[in-house]
Amino acid sequence: MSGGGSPSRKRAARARPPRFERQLPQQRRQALIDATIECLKRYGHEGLSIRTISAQAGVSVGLINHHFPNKNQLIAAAYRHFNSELVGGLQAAVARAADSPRARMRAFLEASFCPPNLDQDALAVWVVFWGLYRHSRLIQRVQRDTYRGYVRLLRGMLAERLAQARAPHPRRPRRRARPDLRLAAIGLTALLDGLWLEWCLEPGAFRPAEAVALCEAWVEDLCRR
Amino acid sequence: MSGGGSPSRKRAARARPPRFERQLPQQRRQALIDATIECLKRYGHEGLSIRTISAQAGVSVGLINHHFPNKNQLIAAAYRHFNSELVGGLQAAVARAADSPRARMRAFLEASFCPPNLDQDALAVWVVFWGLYRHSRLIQRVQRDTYRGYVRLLRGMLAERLAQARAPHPRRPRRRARPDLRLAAIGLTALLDGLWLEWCLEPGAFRPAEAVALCEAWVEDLCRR
DNA sequence: GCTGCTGTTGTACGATCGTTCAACAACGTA
DNA sequence: TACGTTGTTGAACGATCGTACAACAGCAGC
Repeated sequence: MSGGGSPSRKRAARARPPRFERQLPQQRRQALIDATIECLKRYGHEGLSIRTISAQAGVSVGLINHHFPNKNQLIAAAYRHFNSELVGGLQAAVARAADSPRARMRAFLEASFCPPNLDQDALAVWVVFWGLYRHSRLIQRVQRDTYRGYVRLLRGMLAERLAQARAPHPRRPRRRARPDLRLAAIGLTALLDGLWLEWCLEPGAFRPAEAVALCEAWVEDLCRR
Repeated sequence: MSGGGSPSRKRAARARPPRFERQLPQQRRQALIDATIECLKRYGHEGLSIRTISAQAGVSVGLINHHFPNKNQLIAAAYRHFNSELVGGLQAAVARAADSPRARMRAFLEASFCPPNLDQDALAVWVVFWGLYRHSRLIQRVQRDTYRGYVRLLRGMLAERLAQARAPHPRRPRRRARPDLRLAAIGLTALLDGLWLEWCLEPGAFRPAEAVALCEAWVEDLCRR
């Protein structure tokens, strides 16, 4: 059976393509994170299994536990990446905009209601993460770490927008106390998130531009008070 | 071993309490639905297992499949019940309120931002259901069936509220087109849902009364336009 | 070409999942 | 009191889950 064919077998063995490709841990970790998010988009919560994710990444089942101590750590890392992608994208959009507070706010809103952020898949991913939030300390920690950047960005824009609205008439006495910036930021965040959610559950109900208009009208009303 | 003790054993058997209590299918179904929601509140998505739910309901594992064809049908029934509880509670709160549109709207908002609706647990339940939405036709059908009642209630109140706001000056020409009722309802719904969500993720960030105030201010601004 | 390290594979394990089903038993009925 | 209906039980099944681990193999360094 194992006769004298060994030279030819060695040649064949030398000619065959490598069965896998070694990668740096950092690259492989990122690929696994990307696969996790892709599985969430495709299959929802049921996509969060080691076998589904590893198949999506094109690796074997054992590799995940080589790069991550357990599944929850991978999910938390994916959540961290997903959060930072959102915040980073919004920050970049604001940085590209003109220097007026109104233009910056508009750029922020339009980026919020455009792909990839407004993607139905992406919002489904958020919902799954939120569903994990209450029972996973890892997710809670990621939320705490990354949410600050988002709040700071939104709140900063809102502050300069409100300041500009009162600037043209510095002598005119204010008829009311200045709007509570904290509450204003909370309200705008809620309006944004709520419109996200609504559009995800029923994408035909309204167009993205209408969502932007609603948010801008809200800010306008806030300035007018 | 199995000697002559059978009379006493029969007496003991007659004295023992019944091992279970038969119930009407309708009652048992409701108990299983309640147990499902309770498990969702306690354990999140992981609480959605046959064994967890049956233990919560105090029945055996096999009973669920006697009253429901499969797990998804039970979950869909729980979602339907959860939806109708919310809509019914809000409708009742509105019905109890004074007859002025403003009072009715206020009652609606206060009921929305009070227990049991604003409960952290309840909002966590919603998030899990939303996570199932995209990949379950049953959940989608329930959403479609029950959401209409909610939209109709909110939209009706908004309509009468806007009509009242313009009523005191019937002769005064409108300076702008009447606000788009469809968009107004979308915006108010988004603000409501977003504040729900925000309060759930960070209950210390603001008080429920502030959420009511934000929504009322939004409606006020809408009337003033 | 050989060696060493380490990224990678894939089987195996125990736990848990949803579902089935034969047997049991509570309780209305005659 | 005996019977029949049917709500209820709980063991069992196959599938799939997350994880562990020994063996393999790609690739850099000598």
